[in-house]
Amino acid sequence: MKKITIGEASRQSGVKVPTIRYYESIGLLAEPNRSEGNQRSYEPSDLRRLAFIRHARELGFEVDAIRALLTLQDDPNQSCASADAIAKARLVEVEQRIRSLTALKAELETMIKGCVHGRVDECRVIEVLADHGQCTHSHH
Amino acid sequence: MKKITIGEASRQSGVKVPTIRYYESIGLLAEPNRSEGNQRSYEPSDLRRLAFIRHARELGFEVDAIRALLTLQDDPNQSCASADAIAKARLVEVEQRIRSLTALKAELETMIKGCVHGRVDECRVIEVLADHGQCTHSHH
DNA sequence: CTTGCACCTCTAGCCACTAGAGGATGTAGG
DNA sequence: CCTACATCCTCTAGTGGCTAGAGGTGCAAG
Repeated sequence: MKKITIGEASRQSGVKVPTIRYYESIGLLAEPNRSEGNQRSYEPSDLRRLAFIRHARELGFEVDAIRALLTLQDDPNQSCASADAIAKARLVEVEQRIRSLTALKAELETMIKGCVHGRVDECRVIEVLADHGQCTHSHH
Repeated sequence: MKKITIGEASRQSGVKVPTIRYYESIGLLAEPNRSEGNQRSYEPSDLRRLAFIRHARELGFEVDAIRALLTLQDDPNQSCASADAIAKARLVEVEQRIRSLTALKAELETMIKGCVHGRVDECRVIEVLADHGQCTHSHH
């Protein structure tokens, strides 16, 4: 029965200590037992949950989506259709984001290519920013 | 001498009214003259500045970067090397973001493809989220 | 002259944390 | 046993870039 402190949990899960406390405060993570001196003491299951949360956050899921996914995970008899829907919605967001960033990249490249390091009043960067009409792509 | 109200400025620039007031409060936009009844009255140059800010925000520049760009714009004799540097830094960010989103997209697609709408305890989505080791791409 | 919209200021809220103050606890060495 | 020091505790406030709402004033049309 080794006790897992919050620092240890942080090291093992890759979630920062204040962030773990934050997740507890918003109810993503259950309140753990406390030591005699009032210090949090975690179980291995908490570490798995933290790893799950961290991974989902890295994949860009919002806290509310993660909350839904965790609820599903807690009841393995449920159909996973909701999990599937959440992931699909996220995929759509990501695809949209990639499209607009790609257009943006082209825009920035045009801007930078046009810049010949002259004075500001003939700077392509400033000029393009000042006038959306000069954009070659219509996206944003 | 037609007076440009904040609502008119908003319509013409595409920046929302409270956002215009916000930009004034953080010093991105100069305090405009006021009418007798204490209402803001803008000049055409303010509209251009607002359009510039809006466009830059759409291109994902942070307010601090925009502040720097605006300072440059205000002094057209300066070299535009700084503007160029700001745009290049932004380009690097955007490229990085596209790379990681693309990897993420692949991850989500794998997750979703594996999901056969069974019960949660055999759900690929939940499973992959619970175990980073199952990720096929190393990025996040 | 009244209706109703647009304007004003101010405060608080959003998300997901992060930073810092000020104090208690736990542990390793002497 | 004492001390030093890391780690822990709670609490409040701050981040960025707005957005929402309360409670009040200005202004133009009918």
